[in-house]
Amino acid sequence: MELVKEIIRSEKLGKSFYLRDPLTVARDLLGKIFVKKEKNNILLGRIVEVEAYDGAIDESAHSYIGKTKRNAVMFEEGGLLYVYFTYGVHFCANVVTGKKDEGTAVLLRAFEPLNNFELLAQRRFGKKDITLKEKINLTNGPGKICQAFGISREENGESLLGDKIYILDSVEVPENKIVQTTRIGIKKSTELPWRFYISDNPYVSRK
DNA sequence: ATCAAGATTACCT
DNA sequence: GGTAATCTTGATA
Repeated sequence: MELVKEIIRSEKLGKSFYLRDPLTVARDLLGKIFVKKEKNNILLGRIVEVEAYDGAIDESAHSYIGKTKRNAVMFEEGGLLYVYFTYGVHFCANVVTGKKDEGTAVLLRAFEPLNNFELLAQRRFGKKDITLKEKINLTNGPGKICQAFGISREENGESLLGDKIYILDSVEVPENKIVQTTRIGIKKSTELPWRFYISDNPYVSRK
């Protein structure tokens, strides 16, 4: 696993990365490596699709209604993971951005998985051996990411500057490979072009 | 106490 | 393309 060894040598993104506005953080998160350390495994995923949310002007952001028990983590200073439960079925993970009380975050929508494929497959489909089609289906959506990477309630509020979950720097994605469009699955503020993805990546949920 | 809606997914025609 | 699944939250009474 030369690739994995090389990746692990990269530097962890520091606090200043997350303190910026959500649009900038969203775009810059593309290509970075999401890391989740577990007891016996270290799971790696390249971030290939994200969406920015900003409670100040964005009616679809959870933080738009103000601070509540559910969205409180979104109002913390940038650099935390905000995890919420939705549709009675799925968890979704966000990176909190900006200063305290801004209520801004970036939804992680799709990863390209880089290792531990059998573990991811077990969690998603209950089996180790999967078809090529199922492989693409491992992490090509926000709920799928959380199921495959084992992210749920307990990870809500987790610091990305700690040892358990963090994001590694990586080579910059060239501007001509980045697509910016409107967001998916929302009913309000649908005109805002706050979704970003890597154009040629097969794990992008929808193009 | 009740209720509607939800930053989704899987499965159906 | 349509829709059921499934449950938590926030709003209203």
